[in-house]
Amino acid sequence: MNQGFGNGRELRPTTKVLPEHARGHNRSLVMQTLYREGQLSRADIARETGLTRVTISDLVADLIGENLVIEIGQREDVRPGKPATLLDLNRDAFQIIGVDLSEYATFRGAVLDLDGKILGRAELPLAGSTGEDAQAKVIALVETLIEKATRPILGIGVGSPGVVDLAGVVLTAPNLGWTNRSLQRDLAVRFSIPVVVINDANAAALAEHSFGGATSDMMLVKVGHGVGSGLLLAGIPLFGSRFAAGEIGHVVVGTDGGLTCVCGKVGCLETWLATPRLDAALANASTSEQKEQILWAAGERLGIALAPVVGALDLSEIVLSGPTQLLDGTLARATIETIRARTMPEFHGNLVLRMTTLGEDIVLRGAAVMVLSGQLGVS
Amino acid sequence: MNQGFGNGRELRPTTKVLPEHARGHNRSLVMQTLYREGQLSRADIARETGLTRVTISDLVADLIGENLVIEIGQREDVRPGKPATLLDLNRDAFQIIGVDLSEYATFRGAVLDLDGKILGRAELPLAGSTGEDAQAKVIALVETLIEKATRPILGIGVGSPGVVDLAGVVLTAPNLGWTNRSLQRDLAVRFSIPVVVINDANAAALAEHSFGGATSDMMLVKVGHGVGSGLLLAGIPLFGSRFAAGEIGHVVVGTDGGLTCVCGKVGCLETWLATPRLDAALANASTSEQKEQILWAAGERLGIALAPVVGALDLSEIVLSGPTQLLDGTLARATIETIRARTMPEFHGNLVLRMTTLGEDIVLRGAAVMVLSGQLGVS
DNA sequence: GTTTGTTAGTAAAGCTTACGAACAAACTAT
DNA sequence: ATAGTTTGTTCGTAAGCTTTACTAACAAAC
Repeated sequence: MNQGFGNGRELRPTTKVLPEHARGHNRSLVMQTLYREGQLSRADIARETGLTRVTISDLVADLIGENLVIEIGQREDVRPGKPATLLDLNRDAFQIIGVDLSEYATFRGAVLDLDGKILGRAELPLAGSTGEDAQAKVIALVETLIEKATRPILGIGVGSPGVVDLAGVVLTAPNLGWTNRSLQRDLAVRFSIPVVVINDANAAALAEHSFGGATSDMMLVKVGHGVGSGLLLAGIPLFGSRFAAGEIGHVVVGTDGGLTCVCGKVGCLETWLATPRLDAALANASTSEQKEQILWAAGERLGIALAPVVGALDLSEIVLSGPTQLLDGTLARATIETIRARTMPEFHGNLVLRMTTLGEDIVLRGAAVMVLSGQLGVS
Repeated sequence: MNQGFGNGRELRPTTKVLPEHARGHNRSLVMQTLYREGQLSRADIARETGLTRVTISDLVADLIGENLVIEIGQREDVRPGKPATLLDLNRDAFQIIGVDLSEYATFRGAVLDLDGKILGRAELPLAGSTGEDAQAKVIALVETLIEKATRPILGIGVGSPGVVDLAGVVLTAPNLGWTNRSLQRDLAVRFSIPVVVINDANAAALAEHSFGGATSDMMLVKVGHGVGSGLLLAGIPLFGSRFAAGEIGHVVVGTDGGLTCVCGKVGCLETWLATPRLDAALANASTSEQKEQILWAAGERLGIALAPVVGALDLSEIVLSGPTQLLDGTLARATIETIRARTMPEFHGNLVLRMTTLGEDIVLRGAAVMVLSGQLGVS
């Protein structure tokens, strides 16, 4: 008699569920299955999902009617029985626009296909714009991208720095001078296309999960002009009580002082790790030994800050995103060694720490994942 | 076209959903509504849930048939229209057995009603038992409790120390000498009643949420012979990648050394905070000023460990459970002040830190919540 | 070439679930 | 008395999935 959907971990039913919702869920389940496994027959999908062949045929008929799924011929194997008609998502029928607002001086965007592959790019220098001006640049960038698209657009995904609520309102984004800016709604009105706006680090975490092979209990640490993070717990992005989950840049780390931060506190994680600080420190170092020490210290600080988080959340993976020449190497090594030294090996001995495999496109692609999951229930 | 149930935050549909599952969900929704708001008419429930009166009548008929809901007479107000027939959960029809295995020397249990009120108690000294012997004592305790029950038993909930998986297998519980012990299954077989086994700190977090008025993004820190914690994020308990979420006792805290822990590391949270250590330190202190210093230092360490967690998770509340005379006062004050000093006031300025209001029964009652939620979808 | 058995996909019928329309019962207000 | 309001039920309908039974299309064995 266990109730609730999803993974059964949610304790309280919150809203009614009608048969049509169940239908939508099963519909997404079909697309999800096709998205992940590629070419399958109706019978394959039935076996995979547990639904009957009849129901799958019915759902697939709907999806074919909407041009979301196509038949791609018969399976060519030697086997008794009627040959299977292979299906796939109509991966070439729609395109997605992804936008990354998290870089310090540039807005970047891309046109992606349903597999998250980047088909075209555009960027726009921010040139110090803030407030309404900055939003106008987002709109201009999207317009450029829409022109580059060669298929109908499934939706627009935007990864924004700062604190973003579930409705895509940017509550605060200091660098852009935004407060309570309803970017998602504004863009949706402007372009009449579904829009999703999400925090940049959360987008990155989703991208790493969907495209980078990350596990379901993962933290993505994004190092740049500031330091932020995105969390995926049991496969679900964490937003936090005030949508500020992942904001670890201004957590004080260690009990031995440090530099004064722009926020006024002493020894914030950013004072050790943010790229301007790190670059400055490295520029002042004369020997390569000193440079190594600086990188080690930075990684150690990150490890000190993350150890309690790893312990509390039982993470299985930490992924770093940011300048490879700074992060990948001594710094990453110091981080994982510090975490190992400060947590229980029984639980966290096989914690993995690695660089992202998605490079600079991580936020773009995460924004695309949000569109996919929002519009198709697929990711 | 957004898919998925629950809060819409899960991204991937994982299993099929049939109409009967939707029915079960709505059924739980009705019970949930009655559980929280008490006496309501069918029409009230319909308004509350968004389902129609017809559907509610149908669901309620089922629930009355199962003796889970009863009619308790007509509403006595002066109003136009046909008088409403009030309903309520049949709170007196079933009882729950809750068991707390987390105390160092004693297994405690209770018979509870559906509101979580304790109707009777029993306990059994552990007397150093481990392994199979310890499990035999759990069974003996449950037998005693079943005899005390005066109504059919809805289920048995057990809060166990250690690492417990989703199937109620105690993967490791050092104090009890348990590894991979399938306690939930064993008890279910022995008593032929639904059983739920869950980690003690997770149970405590659930209890605090259901009965203690805690918010939905909360950490419960349980201080006793060891130090553990339970996390509720967006109202969902966090289990972690290896079911070890919340295990913060052996996270090293600070960068200035400390005492050596039984685990071999130096400066684990437990070396500052576990009650044996604290009591010993306090016994060695001569002046009350020294004692205050010790308590302050302990609280400060807890704050140092929690600050990154608060930042990463954007928690709104931290609840302490354990010996009031140690925790409530200087220690708690030091903790919250330390967290405040080490995180961003914009986000965490209104973080609340408080003692539990549920006292020593917190685990028992949390175990009961698991039974309620598992059997009725209510909590 | 025929028979046997398997697999894919469809069609029809039936069950469950929720809904809307309509209504009776029971009450208040005028 | 009459009109209006609210509750809860009955009846018929639409949606969604299942079961059952079918056709189509093939391989293997004779």
